[in-house]
Order: sequence, then structure tokens, then C-alpha cells
Amino acid sequence: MDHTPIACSHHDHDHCIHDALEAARNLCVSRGVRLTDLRLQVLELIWQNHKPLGAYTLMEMLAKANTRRVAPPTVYRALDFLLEQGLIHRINVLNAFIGCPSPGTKHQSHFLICRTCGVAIELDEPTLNQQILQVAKESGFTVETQALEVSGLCANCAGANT
Amino acid sequence: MDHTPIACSHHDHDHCIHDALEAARNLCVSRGVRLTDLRLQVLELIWQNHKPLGAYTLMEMLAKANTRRVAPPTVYRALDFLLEQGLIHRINVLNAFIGCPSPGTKHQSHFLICRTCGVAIELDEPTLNQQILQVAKESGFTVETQALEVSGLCANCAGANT
DNA sequence: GCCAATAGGTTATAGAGTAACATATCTGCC
DNA sequence: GGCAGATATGTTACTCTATAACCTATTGGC
Ligand SMILES: [Zn+2]
Ligand SMILES: [Zn+2]
Ligand SMILES: [Zn+2]
Ligand SMILES: [Zn+2]
Repeated sequence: MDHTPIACSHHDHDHCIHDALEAARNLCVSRGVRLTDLRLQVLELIWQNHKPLGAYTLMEMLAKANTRRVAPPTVYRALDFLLEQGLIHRINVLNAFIGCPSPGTKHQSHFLICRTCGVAIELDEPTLNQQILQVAKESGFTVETQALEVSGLCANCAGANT
Repeated sequence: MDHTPIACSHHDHDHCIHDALEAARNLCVSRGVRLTDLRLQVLELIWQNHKPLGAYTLMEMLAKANTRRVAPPTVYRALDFLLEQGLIHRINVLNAFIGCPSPGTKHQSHFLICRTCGVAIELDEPTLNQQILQVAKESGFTVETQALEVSGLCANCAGANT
């Protein structure tokens, strides 16, 4: 069974970017929130590839793209907005941010993270979510957010070593 | 079904501390590594309760306990040692560290974290681990480490609100 | 006792994130 | 259009977390 994630495959990534920005625009319109130039630009930079980017990396990228310098609070506010709207996720173990391929649908933050190439693959496994909720319930715990961060080697990078 | 975790129950916590330090001593002896005064003291401080503590909080506690000031690298080196030996876990979402109740047995880092009282409950659910490995395998991903951090309200804190 | 290895001390700095306040931009209303 | 309140961004300064680099002390085998 070969379910190689798109992030690890050769693919038309312009398509990923386009879809993500389109979905973001639609969501923000439907919610009546403002996807400003800055927010859109940060989202676009995050989607440059399937690897999580740190806030300060994004700052540098913004500085190069914009000529103008951007201070930390500016980029963090944009990131906060994108997080609130579910357009990106935060990868705690990396202090970094990555675009969500399915914003709008309520879901948790479950990732496979390759330590070699840096790709982060978002999982969509309702049964995993269910089992986590079940385990928490047995301890009388009320779940608000989940973060599953699995680190290791993606299919490409594991294959390269054999 | 009431499986209230020990961390959320009234319990003889001296017993928790004693067991943890005893287990640590035994493990380090059997592995031929040195559980120095500093490392033991840091581990003991971490075990003061069932709440993750930050490195700088530990530094302050050390300073008070020791009279001598301790600089960041000192405490981080002790933490690195304890992490390597599996005596503590790192809670990424909090940038904090917590004692492991079952060191020596190879296992992953799965926690329920209460946002109100700060308690972190370590899960021991082999089936959850298995399911995560299965999901990763389907993506061709080689798992090295897992970090599941579920945030919400523990049984005590959820109950207090009703 | 001596040497190599390991652990800890010290200083400085990098990296991540926020508080507080000023300015600009947008939106709805007159 | 012009105004007022709300929202968004700019700016400065700072806190918290973590590590690099180098030096000294301690340990354990020979
Ligand atoms: Zn893509
Ligand atoms: Zn990879
Ligand atoms: Zn206890
Ligand atoms: Zn609680």
C-alpha cells in the first residue's frame, strides 16, 4: 500500500499554494474577517513549501520581499490571526508554523515531521482523534486542544539511507 | 468508571518522590552513568509536584536551595542528562519539564495537560502508541519519537466549574 | 600520583515571544 | 464627503528560553 503523502511527492506545488490562498480568502469572506495584505503575504510565505517556518525566518522573508523592515510583533500578530482562523498550525517542537491543507473543517493538529528534510505531514485520522478523546475521557479529562508531533524520517529520507 | 489519575488525587506525594529518586538511582547504577548531586537535585525539584517546571523556574529553586547561583547552561546540562536517561520528559507546549513515573521502560511522551491547575498526566496506552505507529507506517514514515500533548481541564478543574 | 574523560562554572549571545504605546487604515454613520 | 470608533500595523523595549565557547574541577582507571 503506497499512501505517499503529497508533501513527500513530486507535485505541482503552485497548485497547493493557489488552493490554500483561495480557501483562505473564501473562509475569511464567509466569516467577515479581514485577510489583509500582510496576513495574506505571511500565509503565502508559509506555503512556499511543506516545511514549518519560524517567525523570525518569516520576518527575514518579509523584509526581502517588501524592502520595508518588519518587527516581531507585526509578524506574530499576523500569525495569531492565521492560527485563530485555523489557516495554519503551530509545530511546538520546532517553534514553527505550517499551512493547514484543510482549514474550515474543525480538526486537531496531528503531524509527522521529518528530521532530515523538514517536511511536516498533516494527518487526517478521525479514528486517532477518537481514541485520544476516549483515553482522555477515561481519566475524566476534558480535551480542548490536541497536538501530536511524531518525529522521524519521511518515506523519501528513510529510503535514501538504505 | 473512575480512573482518576494519581496526579489529580490526594495522595502521599513523598512516596512519589521517593520512588522516582530510587528508580533513578537504580537505573543510573545499572547503566553505569553518574547521577551527580546536581542532577539528583534537579530531578528532586522537578518531582516537587506533578506540574511541569521551566528551566528558569528550576534555576530559581536551585538558587534558593543552594545559596550559590546557578547559570542556565548548568541547569540545561542536568536537564539534558535526565532527558537522555528517560528520567524526565519535555512538554513542548509549555517549554517545561516533568518527571517520568516509569523510566527504564521504553515508551513515548503522551500527556494530558490541565490549563488551570497545570498538572500533566502521563498516559500509558500501548494501543494508542500502536495506532500512531500504524498511521505513520501507512505514510511510509519511520517514527523516532512521539509527542502527544493534549490540553484541557483535568477532572478536578472541570468539576469545579459545574 | 598522573592522565584522560566527564561534569560543572562563567560569560556572552542567539532565538522566540510579548507589553505598551503610537500611528494608520478601514467601516459605518451623519 | 467628513467624522468617530474599531481594527490593524508600526515602534521601542523588554522578557523568557536556550546555546556557544571557553575554562576549571572532579572523577576513575592506570
Ligand atoms: Zn505542495
Ligand atoms: Zn524527509
Ligand atoms: Zn505524586
Ligand atoms: Zn486541573
